[in-house]
Amino acid sequence: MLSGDIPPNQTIYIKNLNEKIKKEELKRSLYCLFSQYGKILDVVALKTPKLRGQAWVAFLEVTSASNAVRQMQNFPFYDKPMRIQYAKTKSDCIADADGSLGPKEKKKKQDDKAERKKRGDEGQQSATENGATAENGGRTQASSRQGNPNAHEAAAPNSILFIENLPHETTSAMLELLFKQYPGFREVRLIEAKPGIAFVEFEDDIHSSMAMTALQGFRITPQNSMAISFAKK
DNA sequence: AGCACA
Repeated sequence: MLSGDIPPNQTIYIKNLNEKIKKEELKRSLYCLFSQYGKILDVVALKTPKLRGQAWVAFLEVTSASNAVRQMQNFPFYDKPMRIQYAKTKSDCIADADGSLGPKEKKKKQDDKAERKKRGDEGQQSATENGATAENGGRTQASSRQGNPNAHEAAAPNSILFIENLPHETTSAMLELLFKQYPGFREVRLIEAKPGIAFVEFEDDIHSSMAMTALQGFRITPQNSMAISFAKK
């Protein structure tokens, strides 16, 4: 609702991106940044005059997109606040993943004037696509499982990460070794009174997000896989 | 500001 009048979509549309960032880096960073909200099927970014500064991130789940739209709204990314909405149409990768249209119909986009006469007067094919999307029922299936055993709401981004399920023998040197390989690393803080948890601080939320994604579930021992979330503010 | 699938 607040995101314009665009109905929920499993793909988000991001604008006001820093246009100086190279396409490949931009896509990788977006992938890292947004995969905390769920599985990503595709990231699309083009540098054409019409499309620079914008990107699409297609999620497997609509709820991932919803969390991303809310939580990452105005997130400072390469020094510019991201403006996020739901995409207006379904991504190709989603259309042929859930088979809502044949994998062949995507070739022609511009030059489908020939197709026009075949369709006759019907200019409503996007309404059909929206109908298929709308049968997900808006946002009714809130917290099922999306590969993440933590069923709680996505926490707001924070430069400080909260690490759980560490073996009690963990030292800060061990954790530092693990986390300092990611850019923006600042420091590790163990809680002496509470073995098994730690805080790891990064330069900002972008870098902490990327480290979180990279090390999420990392098996520090065979029986301890790290659970990483943003620290509460 | 700008909604594509290089």
